[in-house]
Amino acid sequence: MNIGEASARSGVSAKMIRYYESIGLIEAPSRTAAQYRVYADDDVHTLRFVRRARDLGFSLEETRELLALWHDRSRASADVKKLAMAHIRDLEAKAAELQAMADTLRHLAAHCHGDHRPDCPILSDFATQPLLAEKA
Amino acid sequence: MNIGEASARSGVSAKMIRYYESIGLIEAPSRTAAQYRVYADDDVHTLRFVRRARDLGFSLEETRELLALWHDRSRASADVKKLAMAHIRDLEAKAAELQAMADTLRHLAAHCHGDHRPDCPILSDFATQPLLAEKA
DNA sequence: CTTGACCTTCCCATGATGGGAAGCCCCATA
DNA sequence: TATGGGGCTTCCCATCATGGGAAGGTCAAG
Repeated sequence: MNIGEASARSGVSAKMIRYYESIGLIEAPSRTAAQYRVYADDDVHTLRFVRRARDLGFSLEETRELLALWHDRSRASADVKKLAMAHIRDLEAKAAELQAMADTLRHLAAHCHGDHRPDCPILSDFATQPLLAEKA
Repeated sequence: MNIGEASARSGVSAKMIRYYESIGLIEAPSRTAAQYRVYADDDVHTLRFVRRARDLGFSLEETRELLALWHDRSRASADVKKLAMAHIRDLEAKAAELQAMADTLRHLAAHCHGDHRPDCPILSDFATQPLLAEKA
């Protein structure tokens, strides 16, 4: 099948399929005489794997590791779980960070009348708050 | 004061201060004969405002709007609150999305033995799950 | 006067993705 | 058989916010 069909079947855009190939995330498929890429069902399988990993927030480099683990039948499930757990911690840390920002803003907004008057503690806070701790 | 001191006092890197100037987020300061940028206390005040907005997850374009609101003494606090509330919704939606990813992974990981054996439902799921709904 | 810290501009890189141009290929229909 | 339209190819550019680093000018202390 051509790249268009592989894209439709895997949910990965043709643009991204070519990109993943260019960075060596997936293997280069064979080509027709006219240089058209030709994919097999197995390739769609792999693309879906990548798509799923991306949907779950893994970076392309992490996805690369997952693919390697997937192809390595001798690796222990502990290796996979370790990577997954580390990623879960990352995701939850980021979620908590966003929620903390929202909480801070919500707190400020609670003290803003939100009427026709110009006074608003949200902006005054922005202008005067001491710096937050530097990000690591 | 020079850009280095303005940077130290505001918590915004010199690199970013120049960038913010280049995109018109902040005004171009006056210069010495040697083309060194010269900042006043008020500029540091503005930079801190920007820093705080960024820390709270506002994009540079949103920060631009906030700066305009800050400088506009005739605007109603409702305008500010409206922007803030919209941003809070964005932040909470993103936080929830990340948490949902983490939950999904945690669920998968719970069924992975995590021992020396190779079987791991995490990766098998990746390879076989139907596509998630397309993102908006 | 030298040295070192600071400033200037300019270009490049990141991560993941999309947009679009120019040009070739393939198939169906008139 | 010719033509048209859609799909394929490569290549370059844009996004968002930030940092790295080179090459060169400047300033202040010793």
